[in-house]
Amino acid sequence: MDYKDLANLIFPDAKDISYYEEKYPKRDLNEGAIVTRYAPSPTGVMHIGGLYQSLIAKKVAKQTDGVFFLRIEDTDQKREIKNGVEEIVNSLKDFEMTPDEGMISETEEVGNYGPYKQSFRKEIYQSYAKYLIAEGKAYPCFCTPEELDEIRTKQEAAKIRPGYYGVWAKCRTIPVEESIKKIQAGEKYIIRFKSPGREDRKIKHKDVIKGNVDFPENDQDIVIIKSDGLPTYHFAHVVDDHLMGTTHVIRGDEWLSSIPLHLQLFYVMGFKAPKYAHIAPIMKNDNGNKRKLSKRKDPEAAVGYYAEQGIPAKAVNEYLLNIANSNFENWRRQNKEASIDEFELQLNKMSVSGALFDMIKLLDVSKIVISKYSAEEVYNKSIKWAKKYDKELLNLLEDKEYSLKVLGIERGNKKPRKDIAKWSDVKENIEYMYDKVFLNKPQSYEWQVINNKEEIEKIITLYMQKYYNVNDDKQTWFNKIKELAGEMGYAKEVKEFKANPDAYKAHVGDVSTVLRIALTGRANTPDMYEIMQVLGKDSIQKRFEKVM
RNA sequence: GGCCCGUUGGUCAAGCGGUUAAGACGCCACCCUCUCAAGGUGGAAUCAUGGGUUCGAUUCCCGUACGGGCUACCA
Repeated sequence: MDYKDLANLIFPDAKDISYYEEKYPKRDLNEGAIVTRYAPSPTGVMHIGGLYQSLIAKKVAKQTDGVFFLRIEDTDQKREIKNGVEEIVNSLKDFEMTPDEGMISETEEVGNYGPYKQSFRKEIYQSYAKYLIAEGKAYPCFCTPEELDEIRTKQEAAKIRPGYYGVWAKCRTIPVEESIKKIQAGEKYIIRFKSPGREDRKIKHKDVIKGNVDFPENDQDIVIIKSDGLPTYHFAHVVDDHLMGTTHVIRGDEWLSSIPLHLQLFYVMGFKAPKYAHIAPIMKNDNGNKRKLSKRKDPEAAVGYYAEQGIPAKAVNEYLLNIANSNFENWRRQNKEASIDEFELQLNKMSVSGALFDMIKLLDVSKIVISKYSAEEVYNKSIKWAKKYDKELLNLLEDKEYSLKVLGIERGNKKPRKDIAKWSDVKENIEYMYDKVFLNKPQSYEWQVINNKEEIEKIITLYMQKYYNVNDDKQTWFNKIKELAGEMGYAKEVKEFKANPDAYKAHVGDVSTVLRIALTGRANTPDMYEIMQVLGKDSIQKRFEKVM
């Protein structure tokens, strides 16, 4: 009786690993092409950190004509949620991070290296586990959870390193014959890796992001196949990334300390280890303490939050890229119209420690992104957002032709307006331009420098009778306001007024502010000439009448 | 507790033995033939801390403090 008999007893039907090695050949890619993956567990809503990882992984792959795939790590069925895969797939799609291979819906997938859902790869893992057992590099462990607890308690009491290793690894030394008997007698067991490591030896490793790191060798006989027959993360990672040809494992830095284990696993299995890039998490300032963005406590941790707020996916991507490589900002300034695909992301330029999430900065990025959209794009995206989140806005935008004019104010020129940071800002920004809203609501005009009722009426009346003409161009229009100001005893130039304030009642700016407030109910608006062009004579008249 | 990793303005950060220690967001001021949003100019604000090494440390080494991660039949 030897290891082979044991392996056959445990996994009688498992195929030889050569079957899979042939089924999943080396990828035919150019030299230097990078293969990356995003490998989440379907345990909840998609997290901004996951988006961040995907963005980086996809970018790095695309830059080298490589492959980016999505693998679902559903080996912990207790934590799984319904439609977990759908959530991930849709979120990636929303942010234009659709993978080249992998799951494309709850049940469908594309690509030649699947299945891309780990629960469907059970027999693959078992084949490799069988291979390890046959080689004497893995073994069945009959310890119960209670026994394991007991071991841990003893270790803690003795203040020694906890875990299943050395003399504590009781089942490691059970003779094959005895293991076979126990199994035949129906004893429950799981499969453990027989670690060849020694804790008193160090390994050196170079992480693409973190740089050189030293660790003690792994000496833990970790579980590779659980009692439900599914693999643990560590084993699945090694088998899958080997078979799927991953060249660069890009993942959260909570995995950094698993490096000794993973490298050892690759080595013992005879696989070439991938390069690793451990990404620092996105943090949040919580009363002076830095902590990871948390799905439970922080709404902005869920990617759905950005959709709700109406922050364009493109803006989120650019912000994330900013965190990833700070030189992105400079690049963006020099390449204002370029697609982010043209930016070359460098993993080794990524920060080693986690950045605090900065909503203010995100919104700044977002308003620049939105300022580059055409009126048509703003209209379409606003409508799409409004359909889901704001019926009032949807109603406002009903008249497309008019709305395009409104949204087109100071847009499309060299210095486009930057006052919309998210679609939820749109309503507040344009509401007053619609007669159905403006004329039907009582307005609380907050007059500024000129606030005498008779004076205001005089300005408006005189302007309408003597000066206003729809056909004026901008220069003529403004010259007339100056004349109006002059006629009524106001300075025609602001500078003039500042130089000699006692000679005038106020200045042309104050006069135009009266008109602005009368027309819009606001002291601050975009260019008044453009506003009046969009409103048209009829609306202007009605608005002035409303004031009177 | 043990093992790792980290610490440059309020935030993101460049820097890689000698610098006036970039830039961006935010903030403040001023400018910009009508107010805002912008744009322009300028400003306040940073190398956690103590020891070394060195002619010279933000940069290299050690300690301390603080922060983060791991320490599961979870990923």
